[in-house]
Amino acid sequence: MDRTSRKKRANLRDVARKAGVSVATASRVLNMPAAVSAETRDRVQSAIDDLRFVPSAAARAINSGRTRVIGALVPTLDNAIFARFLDAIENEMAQHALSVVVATTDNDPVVEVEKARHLLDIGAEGLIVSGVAHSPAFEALIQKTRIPVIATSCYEPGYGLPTVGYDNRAAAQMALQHLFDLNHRRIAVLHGPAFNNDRTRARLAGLQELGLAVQLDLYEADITIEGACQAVAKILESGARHSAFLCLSDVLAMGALFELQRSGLTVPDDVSVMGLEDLPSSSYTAPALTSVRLQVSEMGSRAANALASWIETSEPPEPVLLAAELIPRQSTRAVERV
Amino acid sequence: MDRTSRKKRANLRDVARKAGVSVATASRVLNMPAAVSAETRDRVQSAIDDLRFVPSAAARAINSGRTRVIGALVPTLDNAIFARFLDAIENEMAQHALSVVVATTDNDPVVEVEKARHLLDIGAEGLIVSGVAHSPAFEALIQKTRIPVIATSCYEPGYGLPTVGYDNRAAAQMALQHLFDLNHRRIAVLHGPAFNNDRTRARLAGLQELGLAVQLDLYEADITIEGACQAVAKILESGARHSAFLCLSDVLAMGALFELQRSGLTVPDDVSVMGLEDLPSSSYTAPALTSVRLQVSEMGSRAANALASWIETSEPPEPVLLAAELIPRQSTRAVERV
DNA sequence: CAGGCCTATGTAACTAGTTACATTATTGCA
DNA sequence: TGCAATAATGTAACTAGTTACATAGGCCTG
Repeated sequence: MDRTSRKKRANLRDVARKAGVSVATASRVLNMPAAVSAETRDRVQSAIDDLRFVPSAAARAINSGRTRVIGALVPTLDNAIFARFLDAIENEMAQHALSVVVATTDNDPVVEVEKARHLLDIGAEGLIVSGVAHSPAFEALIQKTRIPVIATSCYEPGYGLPTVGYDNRAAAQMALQHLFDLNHRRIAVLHGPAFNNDRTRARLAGLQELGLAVQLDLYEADITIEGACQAVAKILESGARHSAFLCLSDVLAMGALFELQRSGLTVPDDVSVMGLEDLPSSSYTAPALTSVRLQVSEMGSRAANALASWIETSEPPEPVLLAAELIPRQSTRAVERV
Repeated sequence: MDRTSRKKRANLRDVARKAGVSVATASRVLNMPAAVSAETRDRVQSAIDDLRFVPSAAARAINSGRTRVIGALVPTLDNAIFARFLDAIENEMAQHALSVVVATTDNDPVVEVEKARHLLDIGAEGLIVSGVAHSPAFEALIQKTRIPVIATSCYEPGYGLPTVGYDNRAAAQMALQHLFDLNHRRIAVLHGPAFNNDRTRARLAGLQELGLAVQLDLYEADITIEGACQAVAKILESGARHSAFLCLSDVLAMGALFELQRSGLTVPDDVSVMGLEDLPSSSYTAPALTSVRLQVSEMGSRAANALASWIETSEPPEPVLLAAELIPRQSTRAVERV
């Protein structure tokens, strides 16, 4: 049993020995090749190739004190919005030579702490999380470790962590105002689980705070097309009649669109459907979905940028407010004033 | 400037000094607390708390030789199929106490090698990739480093890497056969970019190999709802008429559904639409989408499992073939035999 | 009361790199 | 020709943990 087969992986000392140089010289070939003579460099390089040497990131990390890894805690990936968000984060972080470890929390604060703890264990230099409602254990963890954390999907300048996101209240109000302006006075509000989700709660609060003379019937559904379909089916079954469905997420709106059409209703002639988020696919549904655009990819890049800069400079970044914009399309229309 | 503020982070030696014990004892408190007396343990624990000590994962990795990190190279996250796939991988890997670093390749083999190299640099113990078509540089990289790599989304027992996936040829054939059985003889085949994508090519090859007496018109589109809408709009504009659209991805089918409906056609009365993949939302579209079910989440867990076992046992796992199943729904119907 | 054994702890050598400093050899210029 | 500057390389001490082995003390038993 020779040494190559006994050891899993060659290290710098093996390389140095094989090349007949010191570890320092071998290290220089990797990090400052100009400081090594061409002849020696070639010899070391051959040894590296022969031994299939790949430097250990752990050993490097131990020296630099940096892992160049950040963690992204998202509720789920099974929703286009978070997938796009993560996609943007990954792309932006690659620019900063940082790797992204994903962890899904399923909107469970207990899972969130566990995964956060794990991310810190593996040396994450910073975290990106959703929302500002977290378990005390989570708050304690980031307090204790002083790790940079960016809270996303909302804008709360007063919050302990820098936020990168939009004003959920205002976005929801923008949507409701649009339906109000179209004379809708009895509206079914389809929203995701409000428990453990401050973004949803903020959107709902925004609707109430607007104080319009409208009847709002709230219905909770899983934020999936399936969830929306089931909820809408139940609403229709119950006999409750609304001139419009305000869905606090585009995924819900898409499901609503499907279910309403399946039940024989025409959108927007019989009922208007309004989304919130504006996914790229929303402009292509039949009919195209009226929505309020939230800049999710932008949010991902900005959050990634903010976190990267916090890590580099040790200065917490300023909160970022992303604009929401009404995108009127064909799924909403005015009804006769009563 | 006292030492606490000078040093970013306390290490085990700081803890040991503060607690008045040796590093070994401090280390034991972390790893085998039973071996330390209650009194000493408390003293060390206090020091840990006071100094906000968090053990360095890098230092641990250097000792164990394990980073417990694996890399997932996916073409994109901006598609429900890969997001679900990654979700399953992340969940399964968490069971094995492994972290998942995501990297998106955008279907670009050059980006793929770069990201793969980066994943190896950061110490990934294994990779999960899509498909079996990779750049020579990528092949060389995994050859050279001998890192465990699982290829997914296809089943190729003869391939150099273990594959976990389905038979793309057969799946496509199953879809085509269904349309053939419904007497469709002129079919528009909507597929994603075939360049650099062996899964798409396998599906297309499968259609040809079936050798049915059907006219197949191939159209390439971006695998997004938008891409499908644009492609279908162009097809309709061109005047070409088909009794069915065979979409080699459910996302494309959904887009086709939207665009056909927007153009005034009724599915399935005027034209049948068939998908391939069967996303959860596909059973909720209006009309519900006929598709061939590929077990994407299952594929994620199986691939994760296979990789984890390869890493644990050093034995490459056997390839896994996942069954594809025809799911007939309302978007397809028979036409009169010509 | 000594020998054996267990418990609790310390010493120091590992893991795989980086890097400050020292040393040696070579070249350049006066 | 001699001295200084520069280039190339080596030595060894770091980074932050783990762990084999050594040791000290206490307790029990013959």
